[in-house]
Amino acid sequence: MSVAGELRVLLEQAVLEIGAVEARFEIEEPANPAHGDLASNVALTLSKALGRPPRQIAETLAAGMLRANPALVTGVEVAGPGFLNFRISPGAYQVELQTLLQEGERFFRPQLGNGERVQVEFVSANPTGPLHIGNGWLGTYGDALARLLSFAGYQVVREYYVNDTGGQIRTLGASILAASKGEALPEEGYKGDYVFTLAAGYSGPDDVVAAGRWAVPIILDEIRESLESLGIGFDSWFSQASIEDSGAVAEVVHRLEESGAVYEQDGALWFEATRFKDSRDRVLRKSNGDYTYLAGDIAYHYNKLAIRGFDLVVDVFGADHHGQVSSIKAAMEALGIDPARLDIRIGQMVSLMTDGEAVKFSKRAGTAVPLTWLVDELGADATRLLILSSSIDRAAQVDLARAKATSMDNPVYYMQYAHARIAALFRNASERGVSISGLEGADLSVLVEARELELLKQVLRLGQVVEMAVLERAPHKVTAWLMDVSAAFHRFYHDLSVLGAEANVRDARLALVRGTQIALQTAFSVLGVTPLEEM
RNA sequence: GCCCCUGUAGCUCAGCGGAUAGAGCAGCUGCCUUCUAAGCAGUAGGUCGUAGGUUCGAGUCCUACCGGGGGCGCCA
Repeated sequence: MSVAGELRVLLEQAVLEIGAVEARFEIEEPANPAHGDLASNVALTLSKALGRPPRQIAETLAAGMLRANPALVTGVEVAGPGFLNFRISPGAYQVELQTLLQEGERFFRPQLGNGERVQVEFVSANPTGPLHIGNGWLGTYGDALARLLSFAGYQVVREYYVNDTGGQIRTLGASILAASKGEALPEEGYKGDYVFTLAAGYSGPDDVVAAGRWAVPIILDEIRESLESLGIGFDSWFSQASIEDSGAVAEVVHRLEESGAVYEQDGALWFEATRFKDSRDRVLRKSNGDYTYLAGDIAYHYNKLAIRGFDLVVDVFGADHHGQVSSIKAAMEALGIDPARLDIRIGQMVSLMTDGEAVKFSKRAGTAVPLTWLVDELGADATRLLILSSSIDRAAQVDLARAKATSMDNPVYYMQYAHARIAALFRNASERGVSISGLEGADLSVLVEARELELLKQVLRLGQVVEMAVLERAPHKVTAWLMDVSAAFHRFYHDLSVLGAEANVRDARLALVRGTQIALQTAFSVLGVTPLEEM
């Protein structure tokens, strides 16, 4: 059990002893070291129920806590409005390090998934042109999220929904045909250079659908390649055409009809989505007999949740697809599927600055900055860490010139440098004939320096950070931890010699460094970043 | 007009309802005969958009307003 977990048990007992039945409280690591190793607000939350001032409750609790477990708690003080600040015995942290060294990466694994089957759908960009930076942004997010879920014990399937049918494919075909005949491209057509490249290779019939369908696999190959260059891979590429051809759309519409949530008007078939908290009703089948995109999307989600039966489906959409959310959720509810099983994450748009001027993404105008450009400039790992340092809720602003110019000063290298220094330490240890096997047996009780304990506590936090990152679907929290732990490591490395220390201290420090290495590698791994052995 | 996201240091961004709001970059000052100075230490820089409210306690929650982004098709 973690140090905070043990403390919680003690506190709960202490609370019972003073006659409070149920207490909800937090145990946290104070930002200010003067406030101890761990702190709790328990007295503040109990104040109202007990009708006593918080500081008085805190005093009573503190007295009990000191006697409870001297091996864990070495000091308690009441501070501020009634906080309990605890001094924790270094031994408690040393024991945890021992466990970490024995268990390895598993030490940090949150038991959340329990083998539940989760599908993460992301990117799913229309196969009508090369990916742009926005796709890479949410693609990296989705990929990291999939890795996190998998690490946390979920059985994860990553899927790309291929929109290989409908109007955009016709538009693509029309653009290719026009280009191949040397005609002006359609007003609403695709206009990038790739259209002309495709046109030069097209020798099929003079038919927009044929030309569009011909181009899809070619473009998909390119998409797959640029995703792979960023370390993003999929288990499944699910074709929209396949679901239409299978009759699944008609079937799911029929199910909605049976549920009574459907009506006809103006020759079209409508889904009464307002009954399920959507802002307006939605057309399922147009008056010309074609199904709408929404009908297909409902069938697709029905396929995921009911046919394939994933326990949980996570969709990663861009903000421009936000409008779909309430409709799909409404449809799932109408079909008797618990909407909580569908977790839709909306990533805000990424805007791009060049020379201080905003560049607008538009695939159709052919002005989009290709994803491959960014990856070529920065490299996959730096690109991923750049993306994974901020929340997707915020519309990120990337200055292309700056991202490139500061690449050598990038925070990325701060984290990588910590890992590289550790690798160098172990290389040097071997060269000097210092054994680095059996570190888990080292006597860790000599780890008492402030720098050592600071680093150790930071390392041990990873499990809780990963858990929060999974629950909040927020991989960037892991990146923030990487910055923190790297800082703690650099300070430790700067102030204390590892290989130059007395043998027993040296071995204990090597054990700490090994623990740090495992933690760093675990974090890099869930982010899909390759740690550097040297720089 | 309605819905979603957002406003924190010069810039890019962190910040589970807690104590003195942080990091990187940019600025200034120190530190390499010592395991990698892509590092460390110090310094400077803030009305957390504005105004109310809830709370023992609000950057964090609620309401209104202001600014920025996105969405409101028988397109996909």
